[in-house]
Amino acid sequence: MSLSHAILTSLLEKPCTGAELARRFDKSLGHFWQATHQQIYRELGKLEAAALLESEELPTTRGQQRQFRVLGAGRRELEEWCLRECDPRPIRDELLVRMRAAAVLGTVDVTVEMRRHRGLHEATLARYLAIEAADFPAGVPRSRADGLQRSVLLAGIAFEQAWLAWCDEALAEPEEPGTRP
Amino acid sequence: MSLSHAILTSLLEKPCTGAELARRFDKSLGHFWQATHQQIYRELGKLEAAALLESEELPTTRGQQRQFRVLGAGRRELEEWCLRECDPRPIRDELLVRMRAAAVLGTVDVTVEMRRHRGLHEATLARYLAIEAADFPAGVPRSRADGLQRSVLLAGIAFEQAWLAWCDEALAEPEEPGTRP
DNA sequence: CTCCTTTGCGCAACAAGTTGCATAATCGTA
DNA sequence: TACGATTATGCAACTTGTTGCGCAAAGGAG
Repeated sequence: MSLSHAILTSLLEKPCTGAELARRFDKSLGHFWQATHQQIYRELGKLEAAALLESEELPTTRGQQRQFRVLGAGRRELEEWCLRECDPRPIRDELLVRMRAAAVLGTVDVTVEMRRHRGLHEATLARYLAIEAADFPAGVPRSRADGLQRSVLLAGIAFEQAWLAWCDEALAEPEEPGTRP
Repeated sequence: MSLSHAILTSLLEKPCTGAELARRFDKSLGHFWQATHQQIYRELGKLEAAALLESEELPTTRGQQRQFRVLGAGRRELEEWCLRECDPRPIRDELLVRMRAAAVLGTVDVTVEMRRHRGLHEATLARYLAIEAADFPAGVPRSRADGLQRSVLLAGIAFEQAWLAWCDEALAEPEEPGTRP
C-alpha cells in the first residue's frame, strides 16, 4: 500500500490534477516508487472513496480536470503509516538472473548487456547529480525537510554509484582463466 | 517473465521437486529474484504445459513428489532469453517514500525505522559475506561459471554495503539545524 | 472551418505477486 | 496405534502492476 501513501505525500506537497501528479511522479517521488497514470487514477479514486482526499472540477480548462487535495483524515493516515514498520525490499534484477543462467548454460555472453546497463546507470547517476546540484547547493543551510529530501536523493546516487563500481569490477573479471571444463 | 527463466536456470543446475526448488530459491537465486512456493508451482505447471520441462512422479516418497527436468526446448528458450535486452529496475523502497512523507509532514521521526533498516542490511550483508567465504575461497582458481556466480553475489554485497553507508550518513545528518519554520 | 495532434481522463483485460486455506502422506512420539 | 507435526502439492481469491484502447476537449496548421 505504498502507492497510495506516495500519492498522499505528493498531493500534500501541492494539490494538483491526476495528470500533473503523474508528471511530478516521474520527476521526483517516482524515482523511488514508480507508477503509471492508470495506477495513479485508480488509487486517486480509492483514496477519494475512502474520504482521504477530495476533488474539485476545474471546468474552464482542457478535458475535465479534477484538482485533488488531501483531507485531514488523509494527513492522519499518512502520519500513522510513517510510523509503521516496513521491511526493505530485497534486490530484484533480471541482469543478475541472466548471469546465473549464463553461468549454468556456459554458452552465452552477458558482457554486452552488462556494458549496456553500465551506460544506463551512468545516465541515471548523472540525472540524480544534476538534481542534487540544482536543488541542494553546497553551503546553503537546510531545513529538516530539505535534509530528508536530500537524503532520499543521496540514496539514489549511492545505488547508481554502487552499480557502476560493480559493473566495472564484474567486467574486469578475467573472462576465461582456462579452468573451464 | 523472469521467474520462469529463473526456474529454468535453477532446474538446469540440478533437477528437483517443487518444494526443493523453493528451498533452493531461498538460499541462492532467490536473493535476487524472490518467489513463493505458489508462484513456483504455478510457473512449473505453465512451463510443463509449454513443453519446456518434463516431470516424473516419485511414488515411494512422502506426499506425491514430482521431479522436474529441463528439456532441450527449455534450454534453448533460456539461451534466447539471456541474449534479450532487459532494463534495470529502478529502486523501489518504502523507507524512502516514508522519508519524503516525513519531510512534508514535519511531525514524524523516521530515524527509528532507519536504524532498524540499518540492522537488517547489516544482517543481510553478513549472510552474503558468509556465502562468499564458503563458496569462493580466495586463492582458488575459478571457472567462468564460478566467476559469474561470484559476481552476482558481489552485487548483493555491494548493495548492502551501499545501504549501510547511506544509513550512517543519513543518520549523521544534523536533525534540527534551526532552519525549520 | 476542418482535420490532426496533444492532453486529461478512464475502462478493460491481463500478468505478476500474495495470502489463506485444503489435502494427503509420512514421521516422530507418547 | 493413535495423534500431532512436518512435508509436498495445489486451489481460490485477492492486490498490485502493465498494456492497450477509447473518448472528449482544446489548440494549431492548412
